[in-house]
Amino acid sequence: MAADTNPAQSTLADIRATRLEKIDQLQAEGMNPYAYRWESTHHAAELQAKYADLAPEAEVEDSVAIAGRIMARRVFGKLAFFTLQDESGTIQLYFDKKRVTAHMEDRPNAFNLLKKLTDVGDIIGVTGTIRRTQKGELSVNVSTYTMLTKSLLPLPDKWHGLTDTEKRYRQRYVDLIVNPNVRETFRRRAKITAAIRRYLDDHDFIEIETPVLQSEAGGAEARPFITYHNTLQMDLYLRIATELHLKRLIVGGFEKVFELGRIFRNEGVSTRHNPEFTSIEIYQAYADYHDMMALTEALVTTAAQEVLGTLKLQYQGTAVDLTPPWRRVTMHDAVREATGVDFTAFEALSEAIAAANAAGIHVPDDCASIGNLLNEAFEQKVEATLIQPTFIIDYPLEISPLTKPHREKAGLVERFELFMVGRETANSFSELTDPIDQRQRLEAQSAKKAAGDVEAHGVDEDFLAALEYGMPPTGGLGIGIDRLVMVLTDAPSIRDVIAFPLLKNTSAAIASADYDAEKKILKVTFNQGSVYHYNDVPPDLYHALKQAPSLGQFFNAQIREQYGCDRIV
RNA sequence: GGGUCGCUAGCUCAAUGGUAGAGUACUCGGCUUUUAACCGAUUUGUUCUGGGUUCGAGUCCCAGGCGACCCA
Repeated sequence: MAADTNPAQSTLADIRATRLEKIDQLQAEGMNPYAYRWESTHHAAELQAKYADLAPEAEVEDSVAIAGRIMARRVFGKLAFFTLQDESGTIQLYFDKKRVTAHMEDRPNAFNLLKKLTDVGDIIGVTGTIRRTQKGELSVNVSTYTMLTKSLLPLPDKWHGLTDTEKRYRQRYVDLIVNPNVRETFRRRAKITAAIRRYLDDHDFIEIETPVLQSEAGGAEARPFITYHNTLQMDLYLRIATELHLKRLIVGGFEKVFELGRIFRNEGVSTRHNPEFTSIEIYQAYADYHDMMALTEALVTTAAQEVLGTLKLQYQGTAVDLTPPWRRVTMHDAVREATGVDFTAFEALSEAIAAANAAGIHVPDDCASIGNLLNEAFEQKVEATLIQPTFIIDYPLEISPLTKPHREKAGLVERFELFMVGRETANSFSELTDPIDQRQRLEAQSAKKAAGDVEAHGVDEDFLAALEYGMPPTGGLGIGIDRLVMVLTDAPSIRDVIAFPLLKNTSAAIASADYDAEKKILKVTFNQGSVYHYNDVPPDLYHALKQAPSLGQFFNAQIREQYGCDRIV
């Protein structure tokens, strides 16, 4: 069907069909709608900077080549203006029919093809010279153009863009095309991690990659993802921390190691949590947690200077000053300041609970110790108030199983956490190096696991063996990269700094359900093609399913969770 | 897990329980200085899904899905 006999079109399917038709026409003209290569001389932002002082209607004969996506078209009879966007920014393309025709000699209808066969969203390359138009817009005065990639799907509204959060996350590529600030966020994220790595490299730290798949999850209290290795026939856990392996490297003789990488925790999703997130853990032999405080200040300020050029920033309307040194407060003092309760004064847990209740602190039913209650009080009454960067130091031993006892304060450990904008952003200790003490603490954890705590883990015997060979005194530091990036990019949600955040699948609709009465197997075929067998489903339930007004809802409510299943296809 | 809000054309959004609309995009026509180009014309729907109430449901009720925010 030729374009001029097409009926009026506007549904998505029609738009796509029209563009497929344009692909045929491009090919008929000998133009490849999916080109192989293009060589540019500049990016848009470079040209904007280089010719910033060019006067309106002035033209220079410098020839340039540039490529990008067509974001807007303003087409006249013998003249056309396109807005071209590349990674760096945008520049206007000025197409004059006479000029294009003169330069593309082998294609006398080049200008008409441009008008007919290009759309907003297409990726093209052009050559030409630089001029500023009468209206003052810096432009490439195009000599030749080349279709590089034909786009089939329409972009969101040119003015309102894409605002639907769900679509922005599910189709981040569209978000990136139309929302330049989103591109900027991820550019900054890359600069932050690069700056951190550069700093560490400059200070003789080396990055060593440790296993993601582990036979025992450890190094933190968190619920792990479990997977299965078929040929080895073993359960494996996705790591919840890099701690225990990096410490093995310290035992092995490396003195400064780190790993910046992905951590997986089988937990909920919120503005501050994604089930996979990025941390950096750093270990330095012969150092303690005071050294780690200095390192934390150095890393965060280096990253901030890199992306912001300043240590004074705004986060969601609140001023934050990263100028070191940052405030250092013990957890006891912080809680005393906020609640008036001095948790160092108690001998018995019952006294502490009474005081906590009187101070309006919610006491959890399973509160096991004064230290736990102190931490509870901190989380409830202090954490959210710590807007400026603050080191909370000297934690209770019972919530810090990998940390060396405090050299002066009984019952406490040498640990700090960094808080900014009301959130935990880093965690650090003088690492526990005593293998006997470490064994006792891990066995206590293991007992909690046996008692049903899904966030506790078994004893990592190999890690203990490593400690028995002897680990030098060591300072360790972990920083939540996503949360740091949030602060430095003014992002309200962790999803704004993760390119492809985890979202729930829209559940697949059921295409059909069959029943094997003899084996009591319900065979369910879903629309996306997968087939599951649900075992031991009673016949009555199948009949009820068949008669239910909604197959899917009955299935979800009565069968999906209640019966075991095998995936067949 | 609980609460609040949202889901309507590709996108951004309207629509007292009474004919599903606008802008933009798309298609066609016009135009040599536009930049949210302009002018004219045509067209665009599983109103998230399934039930229910009703003469009649985008709207009311029930259940479910997905998302956002808050709380635990």
